[in-house]
Amino acid sequence: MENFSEWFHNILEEANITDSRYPIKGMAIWMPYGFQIRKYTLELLKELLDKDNDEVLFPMLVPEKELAKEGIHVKGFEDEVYWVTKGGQKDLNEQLALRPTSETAIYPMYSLWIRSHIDLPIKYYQIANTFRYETKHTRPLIRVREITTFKEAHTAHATKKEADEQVEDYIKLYKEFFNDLGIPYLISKRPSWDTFPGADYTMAFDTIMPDGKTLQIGTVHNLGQTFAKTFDITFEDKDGEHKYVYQTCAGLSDRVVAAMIASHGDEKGLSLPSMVSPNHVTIIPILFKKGKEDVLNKCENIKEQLEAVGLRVNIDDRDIRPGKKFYDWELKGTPIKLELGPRDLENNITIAMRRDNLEKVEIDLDDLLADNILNLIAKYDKNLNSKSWAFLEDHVKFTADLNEVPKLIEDGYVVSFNWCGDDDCGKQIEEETGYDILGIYEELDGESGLKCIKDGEDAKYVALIAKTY
RNA sequence: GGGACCGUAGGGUAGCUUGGUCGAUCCUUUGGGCUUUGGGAGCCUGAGACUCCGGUUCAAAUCCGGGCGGUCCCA
Repeated sequence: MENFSEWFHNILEEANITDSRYPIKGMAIWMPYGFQIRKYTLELLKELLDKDNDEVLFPMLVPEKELAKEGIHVKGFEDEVYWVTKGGQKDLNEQLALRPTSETAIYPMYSLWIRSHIDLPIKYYQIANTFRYETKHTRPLIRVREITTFKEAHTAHATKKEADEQVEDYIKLYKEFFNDLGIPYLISKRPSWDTFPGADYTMAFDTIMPDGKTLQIGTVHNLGQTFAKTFDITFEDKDGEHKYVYQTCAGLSDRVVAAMIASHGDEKGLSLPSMVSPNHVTIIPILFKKGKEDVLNKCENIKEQLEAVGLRVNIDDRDIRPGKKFYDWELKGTPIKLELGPRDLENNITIAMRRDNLEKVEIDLDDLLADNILNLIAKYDKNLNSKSWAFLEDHVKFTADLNEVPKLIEDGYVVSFNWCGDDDCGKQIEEETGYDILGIYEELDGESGLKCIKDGEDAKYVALIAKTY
C-alpha cells in the first residue's frame, strides 16, 4: 500500500462505507454497507459490555455551568466545544455545549442517584455522538468533528481498590473486543501531560496503521475522586460516614472501524473479520441462458443451508459479468465467495474462495457443506488475526540510542526505549525527536541496571514513542 | 499555532502560465437498445461539470480579493 491516506479515502467511498463529501468539515455520512459494519461492530461491543454494564442515553446538550465546573477538564476541551447560543432568534440566557464527551452531563446526575453504598457500584455506558471543533485537518473516521459512534462507560465505586479493578476489567474487555476484530494493539499508560483532562491516569490502546503512524483506538481512565469532588458525588457508607466515590471512564469511537479497515485491507480492498462482515458468504452464480434457473435454484438452496447454521449469505445475481462481481466483493471484503455455474452443477461442486489469500477450493455440494464453510471462515479469521499481529510486532523496534529514534520512526517503526519516567526528561525526548511518547509500555524491576535513553538515570520503564494520528 | 498547495460531470483528469479558438478534453460512471456472461465484455444512442461571493476587463474555467471545502508539511 503505497499511499495509505489515499487508499483509505478511496476505499471508504468505493466500498460504500462513508461519504465524506457532506459540506461540513469533519462530518460524514455512514453509507449502507458501512452502516452494517458499524452495526455488527456495536452488537459485538454491546454483547461484551452488557454482561456487567447498563446502557443509558443522556441528552446531547450540556449547560455551560456544568461544563465549566471541573477546571482541568474544561481546559482540556475549551477550544473544541461547539456552542448552542440561540433558540430561534433569541440569544439563550445560558449557552449550551454540544457534548465533547459526557462527564459533565452524567456526573451531576450521578450525584443525585448515588445516596448509599448500596447504590454502588454504578456502571453505565452510552453510545452516542459527540462533537469537537477540530481546527486541524480532519480525516474520515479518524479525526472528525462529529464522532458519530462514541461509546463511553462511566463507573462509580465505593473504594479505590474497586475502581482500580474496574480499569483492569475494561482493559480486559477491550482486549477481547479487539481480538475478535483482529485489530492488534499496544497498551500503554499515557504520560502525565497526555492524560485525559481530570483523570489520575489514562491507559490507552494504540494500533499501528500501514504507514507506521499510531492510532489511539481506546482509552480507559482512572478518574480517582476528582470529578466526585467537583460534582459532589458522595454516598453514605456502612459506617454512616459520607464519602466521595471513586470513578473510572472508558471510551471507544469510530476509529475502531478505521483500524479494522486499515489492519486487514490490501490493494484489492477490504477484508472484513467475519464477526462484523455484513456477509459471511457471497454466492456468485455463473449464468448462461441455458440452465439459468437450475443454477439460481441451487444458489438459493445453498443460501438456505448456510443461513440455517447462522451465516449471513447473499447471492449476487446482478446481470453483469462474473469477473466484475469477483472484483466487487473482493473490494467489499466478504470473507468467502462461492462460485457456482452449470459446469459445477454437473460435477455437484461449488468453488469457494477465501478473501485473505484468494485461494480456491472445490467443495462437494452434498458433503457437509456448512461444516466446510465454517471451517474456511475460521481459518480466514485466524489468518487475518495473525497477519495483523505480525505486522504490529514487526513494526516495534527497541533502541538505546536517542539519535536513532527519528530515523526509525521515519522508517515506519514505533520505537521502544528505556526511560527514567521523569516528566521533564520525557518532554525533552519529545522535543528533541519531534515525536510523541505514547506512554509506559512495561515496568522494569529496580535491579535491571538499565539506563534512561536521555539522561542516563536508572530506567524504570520501557516506553513507546511514535508518529501519531 | 505557522506555512505551502489545490477546487472543472458521481469519481479521476486536460485546458489556466500568455483572458477570446471552450459550443470545455479523455477515462470511468450513468439511462435506453442489441449482443453477451467460468476474473473488470463489445457495439449503437442518450445523460452529466468550470466551488461560492465580489472585483478587474469589451471579454474570465483562466487574473485579483474573500468565504466555504480539500490535501500536505512544520510546531
